[in-house]
Amino acid sequence: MHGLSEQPITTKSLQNVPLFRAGPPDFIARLSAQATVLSPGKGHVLIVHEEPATRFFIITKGWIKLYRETLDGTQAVVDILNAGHLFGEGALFQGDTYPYSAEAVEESEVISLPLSLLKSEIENNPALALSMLKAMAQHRRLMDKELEHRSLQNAPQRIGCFLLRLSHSPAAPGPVTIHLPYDKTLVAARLGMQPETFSRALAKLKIATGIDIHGASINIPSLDALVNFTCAACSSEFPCKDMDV
Amino acid sequence: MHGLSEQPITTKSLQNVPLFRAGPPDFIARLSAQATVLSPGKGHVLIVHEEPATRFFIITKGWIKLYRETLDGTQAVVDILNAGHLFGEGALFQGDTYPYSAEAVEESEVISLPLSLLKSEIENNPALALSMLKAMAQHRRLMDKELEHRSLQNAPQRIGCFLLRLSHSPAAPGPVTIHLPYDKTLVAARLGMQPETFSRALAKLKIATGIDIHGASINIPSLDALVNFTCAACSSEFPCKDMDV
DNA sequence: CGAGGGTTTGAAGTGCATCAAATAGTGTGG
DNA sequence: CCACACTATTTGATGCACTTCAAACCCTCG
Repeated sequence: MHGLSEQPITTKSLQNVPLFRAGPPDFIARLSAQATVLSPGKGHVLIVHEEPATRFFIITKGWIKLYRETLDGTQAVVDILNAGHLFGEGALFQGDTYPYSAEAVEESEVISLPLSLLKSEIENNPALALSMLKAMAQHRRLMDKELEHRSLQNAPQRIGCFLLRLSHSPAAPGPVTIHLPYDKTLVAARLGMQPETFSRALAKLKIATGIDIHGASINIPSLDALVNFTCAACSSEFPCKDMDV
Repeated sequence: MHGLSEQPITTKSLQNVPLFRAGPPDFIARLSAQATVLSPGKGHVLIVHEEPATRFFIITKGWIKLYRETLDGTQAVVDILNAGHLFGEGALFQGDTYPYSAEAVEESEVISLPLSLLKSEIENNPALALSMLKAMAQHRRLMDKELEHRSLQNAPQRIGCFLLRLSHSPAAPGPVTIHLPYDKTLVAARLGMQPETFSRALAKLKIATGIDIHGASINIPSLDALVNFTCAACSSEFPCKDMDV
């Protein structure tokens, strides 16, 4: 790790993390005291899969890619997170090593904190433990769905589902315009497909559902059409309960 | 639900669940008081995906398949569990509905308990909450690996990995003989492939690694050969740390 | 012995990956 | 403001892995 600038801490960022609000009043102050701010540039690796875990991170700016890779360099993208999300906390109660590597996708900013602090706090504060349990339970639901999608949905449908999640749609069936949050190449990786496949699958999706594509911005004239096409191969009905994240 | 016989409760079964041992001394007794024993026959459905969750289960005999399915009946197998494992507890802190359906794969026996009891106990007993956190963290690691495998490993490698998990192998590279725990068709589903694909992929694995197949029993003359072939497309080195379950 | 499910095998089809190359976009220094 | 370099994206051609449909085989169990 190299060339990371340190900056004054924003306690405010910590207050925005729901998990921490479950802690005692002085918890955030104690976190702040041990916090370090990092500003990783594009491609900068923050943690490495299977290395001993000592710190976890909170994203305050930019996008962070979580991934695992084999000896020959092939990688599986676990998730891509932005401001407000935690990562590297997965070693807390199991294994003591990171379950994935993490690198900045673009100029980003993250707060680094010692895992030991969070761990002892959770051990001593039941409310925090419950909050953590809740967070993990939610994460688990998302993983369940992800696994299902990988085996039941085809490429165009996975993209459709991704768009639907971005649309934050209410019940309103009307037209919506959304922006891809990062490179199409990355979206492809996030969805477990090659960039070329993504490109072609998006074209298919366009034909099938009438969406309009202008670079990174996509207009959905009919949510219904998109839902029909996409959610046909999913075990849940559309306004998916646990769509967030 | 129909035709389930009730039987005297074995408190002993509950004592064998690590999670419960973290509770207070009288916890198991209180669980027993509310427990019901079910003996689902093959194909009997115990819980249904997205229905309100009121009870969770502990398996004491047989095999239970967890799965999700789309409207057209296609199903994605989440996991297949045997004695000692819990299921249906996933709704505890999120959603209040089951995250999957569950059915007995063969004549089985499960203990059913109210979720509310477990929930209130966890809320009032920090040690139990921590134990639960640990269990969830471990589960999460397994899911991470599963997802990675689905995108990086091909069919023969996924089978190889499954065999390696069954072999409970020490460092010893010597020959091992294992038994498939259930139908090949089910193993296929568990690994996310068709029965036909499984059959052909197993044949390929045999050629590539020299394993011997006699029905459900498989002899592995050289673990090394199997590991070489299988773990080439995995992010972890072989004696995988978190191989259990 | 016969019925029915599990398993294998064969023949085709499909979807995605891969390799290769063209095109569009973006940021740079002149 | 332009030309260049570099990256992202698209498009085309081809191959492979897995699926699908169909049928044979095998095995167990009544």
